[in-house]
Amino acid sequence: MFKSSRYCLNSLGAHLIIKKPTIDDVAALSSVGRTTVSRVLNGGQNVRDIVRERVLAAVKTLDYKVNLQARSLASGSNKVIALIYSSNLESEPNSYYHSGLELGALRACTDSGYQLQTHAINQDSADYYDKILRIADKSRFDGLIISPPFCDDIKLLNALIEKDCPFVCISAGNIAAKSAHSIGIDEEMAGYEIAKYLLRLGHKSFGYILGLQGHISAQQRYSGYVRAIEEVGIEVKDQILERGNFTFKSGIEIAQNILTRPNPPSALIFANDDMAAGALFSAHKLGIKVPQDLSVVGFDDTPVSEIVWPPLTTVHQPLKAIGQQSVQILLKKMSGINGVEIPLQTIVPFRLQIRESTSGVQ
Amino acid sequence: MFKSSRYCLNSLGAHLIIKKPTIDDVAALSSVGRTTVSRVLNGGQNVRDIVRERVLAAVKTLDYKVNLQARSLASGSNKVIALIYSSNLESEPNSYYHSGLELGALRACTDSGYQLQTHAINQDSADYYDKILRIADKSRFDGLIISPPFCDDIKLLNALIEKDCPFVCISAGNIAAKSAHSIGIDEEMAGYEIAKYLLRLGHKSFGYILGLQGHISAQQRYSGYVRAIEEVGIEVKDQILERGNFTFKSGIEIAQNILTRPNPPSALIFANDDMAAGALFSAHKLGIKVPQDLSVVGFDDTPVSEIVWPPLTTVHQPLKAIGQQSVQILLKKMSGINGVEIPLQTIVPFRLQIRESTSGVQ
DNA sequence: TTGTATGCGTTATCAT
DNA sequence: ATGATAACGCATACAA
Repeated sequence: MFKSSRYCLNSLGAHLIIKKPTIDDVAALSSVGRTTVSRVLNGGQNVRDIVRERVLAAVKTLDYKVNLQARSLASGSNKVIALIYSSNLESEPNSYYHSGLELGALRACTDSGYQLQTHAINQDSADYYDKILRIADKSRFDGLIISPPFCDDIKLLNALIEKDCPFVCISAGNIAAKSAHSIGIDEEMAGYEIAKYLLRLGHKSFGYILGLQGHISAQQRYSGYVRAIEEVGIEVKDQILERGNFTFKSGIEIAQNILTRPNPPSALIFANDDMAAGALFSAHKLGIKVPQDLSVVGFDDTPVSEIVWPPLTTVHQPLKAIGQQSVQILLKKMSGINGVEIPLQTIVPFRLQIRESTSGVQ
Repeated sequence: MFKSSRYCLNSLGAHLIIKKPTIDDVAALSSVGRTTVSRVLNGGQNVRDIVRERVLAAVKTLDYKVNLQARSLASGSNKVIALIYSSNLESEPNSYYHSGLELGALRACTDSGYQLQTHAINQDSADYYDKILRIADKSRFDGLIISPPFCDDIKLLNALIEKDCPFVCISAGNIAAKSAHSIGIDEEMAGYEIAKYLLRLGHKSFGYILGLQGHISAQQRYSGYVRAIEEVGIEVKDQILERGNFTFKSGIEIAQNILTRPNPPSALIFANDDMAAGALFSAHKLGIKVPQDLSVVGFDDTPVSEIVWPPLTTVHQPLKAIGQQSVQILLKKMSGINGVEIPLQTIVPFRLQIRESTSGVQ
């Protein structure tokens, strides 16, 4: 850390030292033992009020601040939780998605006196597994929050478990959710609901655009969609199915491709908002009117869905709340001697957010 | 930190210990002194190759990882730099702006073996000054990167200087830039250029929408605009001037207000892309065609400007490069005994990014 | 209620 | 080239 010039008093009296004051300085100034100062600063039990006030006064006049490094070294706890999210450093994929999560987690951390540490990992890099484990080893934190697609890497999860590293998954897929604590919406149901909505509007031909492989939760949305259309007797194999990478750009390209085919579908369902925004873009380029000629829906309800024209119909996912609750679960998990009481899965409600990118088929 | 079960060898032979291996374990296993292990792990000077290999082998078999807490406690350096940015926790204002900065800074940190620590501070909160100073005191980092509007708080900057906390400002305003290291584009010139461009297209009536107060660099863009239009004899006082808060929503409201007045201007200039995107939204709602009936320009060239329809003409600011260079400057500043050689201001080039939201006036 | 002594894991100093 | 030993700043048994 940077050296801070500060005037300290040592036991011999006023003295100039170019250092931050330590707990011993406070102890000396308030004429108590080091332990008492520590007591006052932490729990605060078993200290006479007079003494406490003296210590607090010394803290104030010296402008003393605990050295967190030293504290964690001595106590074995750091008061920091880490959040791992995917990013490829070249683009800002899903920037708003992560912002929501991070903001929520940050708030919960602040409330509990924890720091939040974020790590962006390139999901395309072959060694992301090693990178994450290295972070778990080197960067000292008390608990870990893992978002897709890393939370679906069972091998990674098991390695973390073996290390006794407490973690919680955000939107873990059905496999990971069986063995790890996770929080998220009912993805399958969300996919089902949005398809149902489109069906109610009279749509019969669909294009479904998946996200990056490995994002199991996104895959489950697709399962829900399949269930819904099969329910009304529509053949899944007759519908268009493509895979994007969650970026706006991939949405543009895929939509362009689909919409220039002979008999394009009347509704396009995207695994996230960014790709759906890309479809809107392509529709504009091609002179296709949304929602008159084409209905488009996204997923997540990130700010993007309100920024585009027309505003996007999507599935609202309470990202901030998810981020917030994820640290609460983590904290509980870390403190709990008997981790039995915490449910493995926490399901938060989603909501169909109907805007102007969808309408009945002509 | 979480406790990691691990098998360690102590000097008496194979032994089961529920702890991470320490430097002493490595020393014991490789039959050298603790200091030698430290040497190998760090600089690596003055160690025989045979010994070095033995140590490295021990490190590998024990899966030893340095305890960063202990290292920084002993060395006084943490190898982490912090980035402070504004956020109000309720919305995701300028999310892409910060992502760009963060991604660039992260890359530079990674390259230099540093960690990046980010702190979101609510710029609306009255005590953000105290909050930042508290972060500087408690959270141990070696250097600080400050983005607007905090980098324009001279009082804050001075407090940091007094603490001997090395920092560098992103897009500092002209006042702060005089006394602190900063990096950014020539804001005044950028404002001048975009106004010039609009002028060349034949526009004669403008609406300029400022950002949040306190963002001096954004204010300088306005000065550039003023210079440009005065140059051709257009009266500034006849032009519309409003103030937004950088959010999409404020852009919607302000544009709605301006565009429903009797004689709306033919061109709208916004202090950032998000607000300009809001104007596009309002124009759609009002049935005003962009760019045929109205030209709209933004600032920054964040991904938002490509997502909206029509794509936004804006001023490209190399945010990632700025983030990257900011840590390089900081690192240089921290290492340099004689900080004389680093220029106080680093100006990076901007670029007019012409897209489809602007055209000649009818 | 308060203080003493020891340990946390590493780097730095100074011998050898 | 290598190794004792002393910090680093704090928490925590344990003693008083």
